Amino acid sequence: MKKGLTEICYKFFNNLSNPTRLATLEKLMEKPMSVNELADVLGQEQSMISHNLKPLLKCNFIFIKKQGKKNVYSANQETINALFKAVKIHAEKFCPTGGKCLKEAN
Amino acid sequence: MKKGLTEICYKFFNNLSNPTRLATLEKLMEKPMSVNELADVLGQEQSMISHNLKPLLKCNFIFIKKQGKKNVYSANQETINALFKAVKIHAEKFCPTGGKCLKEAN
DNA sequence: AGTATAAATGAATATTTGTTCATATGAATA
DNA sequence: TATTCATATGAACAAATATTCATTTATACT
Repeated sequence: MKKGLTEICYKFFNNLSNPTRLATLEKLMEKPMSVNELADVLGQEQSMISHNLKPLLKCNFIFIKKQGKKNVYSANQETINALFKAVKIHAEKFCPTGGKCLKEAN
Repeated sequence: MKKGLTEICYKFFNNLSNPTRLATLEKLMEKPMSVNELADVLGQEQSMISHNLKPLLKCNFIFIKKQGKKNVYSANQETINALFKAVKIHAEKFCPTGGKCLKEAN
């Protein structure tokens, strides 16, 4: 791994290391949505969603398409699928039965 | 994606969202090392390395093998390779020329 | 047993990150 | 162009996380 990749990895994982952003991605994997739709469906404030969409957009985890006064966001299916798949495989192989990754307090 | 996976994803990415831990993983991908070797090679304090190895170990991103008074840590090649590969592919496709993921301050 | 080496732990502090609220921008339509 | 809807922004505060330093535990070796 080169210096550049380390740095990319950090920004990458850092970006995904947030419950709101993950929940947002999850929803956008289902279908494209506007900011207010996301806020509604996630039960969060509009400004919070907006703040969190920004970094996702910046790293192209999501895309934006302006439709009238709405901004419709959609997920980068390719990347997000690959990631979730990698996590799932790890969880299955290395965290059997909810394993120590999740059980017991830190 | 189910509730469980969201939670796993969060712990997963959160764990990787740290420069020290990423640098540690990078080194361990090359070869297994003890805590002090890592501290040396990364130019960090022993206690800091130790603190950061803990969460990596907990999620099985690394493994431990006691050898005399040394604790030798090794990387979970399978998981880490899959991850780095996913990041690399994303970077190549979606962050051309260091793209907006890395350029300009946040 | 005593000493040296290796690593882990805990608590204090420093730093980063998230969250909220108020406000600004921008785009459509009357 | 005034109004409304949709979103973005900024700044203040709150919470989570990282880092350091001092200390403890554990293991081997004399």
